[in-house]
Amino acid sequence: MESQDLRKVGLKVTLPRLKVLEILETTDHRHMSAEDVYKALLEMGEEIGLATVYRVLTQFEDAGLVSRLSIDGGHAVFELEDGSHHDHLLCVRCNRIEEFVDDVIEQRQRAIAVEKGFEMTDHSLYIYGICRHCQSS
Amino acid sequence: MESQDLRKVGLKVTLPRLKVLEILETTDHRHMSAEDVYKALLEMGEEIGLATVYRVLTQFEDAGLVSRLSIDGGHAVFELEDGSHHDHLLCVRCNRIEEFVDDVIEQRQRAIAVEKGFEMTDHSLYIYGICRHCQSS
DNA sequence: GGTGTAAATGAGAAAGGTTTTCATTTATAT
DNA sequence: ATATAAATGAAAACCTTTCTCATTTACACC
Ligand SMILES: [Mn+2]
Ligand SMILES: [Mn+2]
Ligand SMILES: [Zn+2]
Ligand SMILES: [Zn+2]
Repeated sequence: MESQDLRKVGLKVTLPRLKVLEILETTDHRHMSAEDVYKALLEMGEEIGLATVYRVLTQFEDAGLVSRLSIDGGHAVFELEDGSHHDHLLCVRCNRIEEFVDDVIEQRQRAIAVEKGFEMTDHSLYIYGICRHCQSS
Repeated sequence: MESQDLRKVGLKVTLPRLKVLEILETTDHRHMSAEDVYKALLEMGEEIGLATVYRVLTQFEDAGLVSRLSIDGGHAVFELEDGSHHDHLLCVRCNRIEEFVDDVIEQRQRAIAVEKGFEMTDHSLYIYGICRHCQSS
């Protein structure tokens, strides 16, 4: 019952919010742009404005339900937050996104912040390349 | 004599190009947005259009004279290319930018790409935090 | 030093993703 | 059922960056 998820984070239960959540939970593209979500809603027969999709995604982000990737010079993509931090590999040919976790990198980042006198609040790491699938074509 | 630098990379020697180069070489803000460069030119008395600044910076980037950072969801910043790769720490309070090099991270990134079957072409890493200066205030 | 031609420039329009505005509709507390 | 604060849709605005196109300029050649 997602209604409770929404109430828990102080958001009223509305159709746009439920539907956006549903899209994110049932898609097989874990990483979606606002436009992707908007189109998926249309295909589902829900006429929800793009501005609302942006608003809802941003609220979900603030609420910690969703996280946002800001990809190099383009549009943002969103994914359901699963509580576990990870970083991303992006295929520059087909835009495929893969995920990884590397504790060595995570630890080095913290060490660098300390060295430089920074109180680290966040980091972003993207590895760009050509995916296996695109190499053979 | 910067004229030679320009000719060397196949660019005609023009006033906008010389002046943009001069700004980048003499500023004490190593990392500047196109707007920053534009304003610096104005203060210098040079009326060079913003579109030209963007064009010139992009050409310099293509020529390898300058590199571009694409910071999280905002405007790009440029810096003179010095031949050595480095990554960045960004202060979320004052926007200060510091640089670092970490061979362990560089190597782990390559290893991850291999593991995932990616032919790595590039990567981007930003550590966000509160700088020393901003912590005490 | 002139001349021709391709390249560069400036001004403004356009692009593309995202946010804001504001009138209308809706959720929810009472 | 009612009141009220919040949410929505549609369109306009925003912001950075790129493009268009008329005009100017750099530079190869005579
Ligand atoms: Mn992810
Ligand atoms: Mn730098
Ligand atoms: Zn691919
Ligand atoms: Zn700071």
